[in-house]
Amino acid sequence: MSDVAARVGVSQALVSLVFRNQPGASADTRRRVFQAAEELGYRPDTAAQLLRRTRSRQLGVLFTMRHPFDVGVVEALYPAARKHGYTLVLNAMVATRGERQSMEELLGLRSEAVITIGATSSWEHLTTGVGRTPIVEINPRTRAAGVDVVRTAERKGIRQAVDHLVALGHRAIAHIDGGRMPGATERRRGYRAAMRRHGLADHIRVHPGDYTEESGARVARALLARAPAQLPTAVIAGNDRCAHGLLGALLRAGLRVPDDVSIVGYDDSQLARLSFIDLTSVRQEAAEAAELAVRAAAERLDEGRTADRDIVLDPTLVVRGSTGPPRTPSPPDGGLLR
Amino acid sequence: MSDVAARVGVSQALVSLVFRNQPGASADTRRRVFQAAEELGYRPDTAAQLLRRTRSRQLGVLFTMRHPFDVGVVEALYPAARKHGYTLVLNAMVATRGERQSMEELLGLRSEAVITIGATSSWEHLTTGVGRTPIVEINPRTRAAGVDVVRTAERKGIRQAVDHLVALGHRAIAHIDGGRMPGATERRRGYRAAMRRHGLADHIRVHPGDYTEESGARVARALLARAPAQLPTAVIAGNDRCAHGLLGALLRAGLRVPDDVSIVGYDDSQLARLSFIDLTSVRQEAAEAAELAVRAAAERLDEGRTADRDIVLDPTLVVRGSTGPPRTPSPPDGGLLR
DNA sequence: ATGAAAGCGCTAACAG
DNA sequence: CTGTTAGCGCTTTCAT
Repeated sequence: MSDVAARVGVSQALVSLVFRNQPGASADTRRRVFQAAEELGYRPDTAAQLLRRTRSRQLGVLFTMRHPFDVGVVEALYPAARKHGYTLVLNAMVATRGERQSMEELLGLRSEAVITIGATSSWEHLTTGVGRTPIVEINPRTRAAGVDVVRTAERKGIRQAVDHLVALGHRAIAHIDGGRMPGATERRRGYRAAMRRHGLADHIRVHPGDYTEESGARVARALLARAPAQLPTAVIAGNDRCAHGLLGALLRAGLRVPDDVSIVGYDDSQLARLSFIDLTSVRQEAAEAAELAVRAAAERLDEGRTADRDIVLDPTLVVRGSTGPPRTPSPPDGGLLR
Repeated sequence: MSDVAARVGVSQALVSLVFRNQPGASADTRRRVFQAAEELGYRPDTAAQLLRRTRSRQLGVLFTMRHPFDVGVVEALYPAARKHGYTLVLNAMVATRGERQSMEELLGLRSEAVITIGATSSWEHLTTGVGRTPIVEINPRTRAAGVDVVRTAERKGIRQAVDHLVALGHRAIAHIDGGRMPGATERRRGYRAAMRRHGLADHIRVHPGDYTEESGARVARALLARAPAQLPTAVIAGNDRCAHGLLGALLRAGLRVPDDVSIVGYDDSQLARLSFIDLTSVRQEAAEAAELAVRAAAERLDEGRTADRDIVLDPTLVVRGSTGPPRTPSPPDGGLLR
């Protein structure tokens, strides 16, 4: 940068102003600075900026690349951060490193706040007391104090799925849960509650799963081993990947979807939208979650908020081709009167 | 850090030594430094280290999260970098930002070299002349001068697929290509060459695609519109995602795989391994590619290599359940003699 | 084995 | 509008 200043014949400070788009430099100087920078191939040094600036205006992001929803969030985070005047530092959680270490790296790089996506750990010591690093968790596996949370109203999402299936005439509606994965407990509870609400408590069936395709396929095989009359007429999977496995295994076995079994997923991922999968699914807006997470961080950093926020997003059911009326519809509630 | 030094009653320089595991501090001092750091909650400041160190020992990584292979590479890059004494800085390529800008950010953070995964751009100006930033491209879309490339022997991979299918008795083997995506041209050529080698030039059929599920599904629908006798008995898709789309659409239409059509994918991604997909696929080792890319960077940075390297990995065919003999096997080459 | 001092490339606060 | 000055937190070099 001093090279640029020398070339133009001005002070370093002025060049700095120009590069930060701050007022206080004449149009002509700006032009000449940019030109000199171009000629010299100058590029601002982030490390030095980071060191000297009072604020880094950097947000750390801790993410995994294994879940489709997460990918969407990361992508949406870039524009959201820019909008609030922040920059992103990514760090992947991979099995060989641990969330702890990833977090350390982000903090070492002066992240003013950290946004985690579907993380497991709790970060008490980071958030304790004043001046500690704010954490915003998107769809965390567990709830924690001292952090902001952005999550979906899982129960509401599942309820919509159940309502939709019941309206189609289904009664034997099963659920494959997500074990200890983010949101799974809520989804399971939502399923149970919604079933009871429709007077279908006797039809409640929860199959253990873990959000993977294989867990869906496993349940499919278990169901296929039963007598056809014992099959549920609809299944709500814990997420789209699980629904995908269920669907794939059922189709392979010669069943028709939705004729024999209706299937609902969760996430409305790209998978659900594929023409040959065409899955009815509960949609969580990745872009919205990203925007709200950045805003939550910005509130703490720029507006001095200190109270925890629990931000709950409303999901919506996207109806596609994997759900339809059951082949032998259960009589509607008034059926006995006929 | 000066706080730690003060607390222990030594100089800052000594604390620095301790944290870098450099020799020159007594065991007792080390212990006390670590303890004081712990008590004060001290964490080294990466920005300052970056600024002051002669070498950053950081490798930039430019990646996308949309292709399964890429995800595997990123994960494998962490241990590979550590092994060579480097640290990673990630930057996602997302539609809203452009590869250029991502690259700028990585360089601003003092990346000594940049590893790109499946990128489109060419980076001449970065690599021109001495002292410029080395670039290592993994599976680049286009070849460029001045950069190291790590790629798979695509033609060899496709050839193995064709050989496998021919050995099973297939003759009408079609290919769905990947348009302008990384490796697609080579795969297409490999298909043509292998078909000719088996005297099946007349059976060459290339369907345009783009590595997405939908392109596979589209081809499936086009094929289904034909008379059954006109169907190829086997299809080699450009990658696993495309194969997945093809498979899904064919199954939905009531065809059996591999009885009616055999399918081969490319990448051996997680998708291919799913029990209900069970796709024969050409495997590229993500871990190996990651390791070789880091090594290529290290060679330039630590050993002063200046000549370009073109590193070609041998793929292997993983045979699974999506390929089998054709229903009405073509007569083997000697068939006319019967 | 330890300390003193210089400075990485930049920004902030102030002065002109 | 422009220049001067003083560090940010660390590593490096040289001295002790």
